[in-house]
Amino acid sequence: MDFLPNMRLTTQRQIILEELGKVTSHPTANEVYDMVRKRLPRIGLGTVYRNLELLAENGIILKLEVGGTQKRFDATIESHYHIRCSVCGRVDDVDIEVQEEINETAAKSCDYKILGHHIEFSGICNECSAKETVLH
Amino acid sequence: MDFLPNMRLTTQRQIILEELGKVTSHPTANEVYDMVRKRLPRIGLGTVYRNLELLAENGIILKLEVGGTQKRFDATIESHYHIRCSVCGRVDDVDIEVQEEINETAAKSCDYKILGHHIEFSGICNECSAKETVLH
DNA sequence: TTATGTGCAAAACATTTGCAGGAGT
DNA sequence: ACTCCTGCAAATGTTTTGCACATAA
Repeated sequence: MDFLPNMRLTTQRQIILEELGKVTSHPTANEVYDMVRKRLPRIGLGTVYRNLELLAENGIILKLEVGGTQKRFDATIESHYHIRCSVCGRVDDVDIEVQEEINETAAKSCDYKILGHHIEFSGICNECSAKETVLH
Repeated sequence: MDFLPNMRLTTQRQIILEELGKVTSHPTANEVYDMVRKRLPRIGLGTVYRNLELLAENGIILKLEVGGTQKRFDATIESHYHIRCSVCGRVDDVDIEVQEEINETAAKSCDYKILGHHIEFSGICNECSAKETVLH
């Protein structure tokens, strides 16, 4: 665990990182808070937000700006795509090849200096499909 | 302007739609509120939110779930991609060909019933690039 | 020792909602 | 008339922040 300068290795920071690493879901700040609180009952929600933000800024974790009302966090920083269930809001990875070339295509079509891209698929997850089938 | 059943053509709804159609930016609910308020000073912010939501549900406008803290709205409903400036947050269209085929590619890699996808590029817009150049 | 981090609570935002009165059809 | 819609204000949900104390380096 090599942290960057100006980032101390505190118990809170360490446990947030450990808990985030344990799950393959893409938890919201509040879900991380719930996970961490089982081990550190007195941790504050503000501390969780501050640390997730700081870890994301330093490229140690990924902050997902996907649809829905809450941001989500991911211990995997390698570039990959996501899918969000339109019914329950859960987010999963989509392991298809990253389309590096579309950055250049986009560069020709707009006046921005392109930094990157993200693809967000939308769909209905297995559980929600099953529930719908039962109901109708 | 053909509205769907159960949607009355109110002055508020009409003007929201007109103002949204005038701009090529992708305004937030609050920006729409400011635009509309010049013509309807007594309109409530809640009415703007309710109407944008309703118009989006009926496929008359597009609700953009892009990064950042606020949702944005777009009078153009044809499928297209967006780019967001990492510095100022503005959102512009990216007119490249829509990649229909990646939906099938994604379908093979995950257990969802795929409904669609959206690509969000990130970059630095012209104005912000210019400002950075001046500053350094 | 000292800058950085923490817990707590309040503040700041964005968005939604309840309700009584108003307006479209 | 009979719904649906509006303005207003209050409520909700998420994230940020101020501050006094604690702690890693």
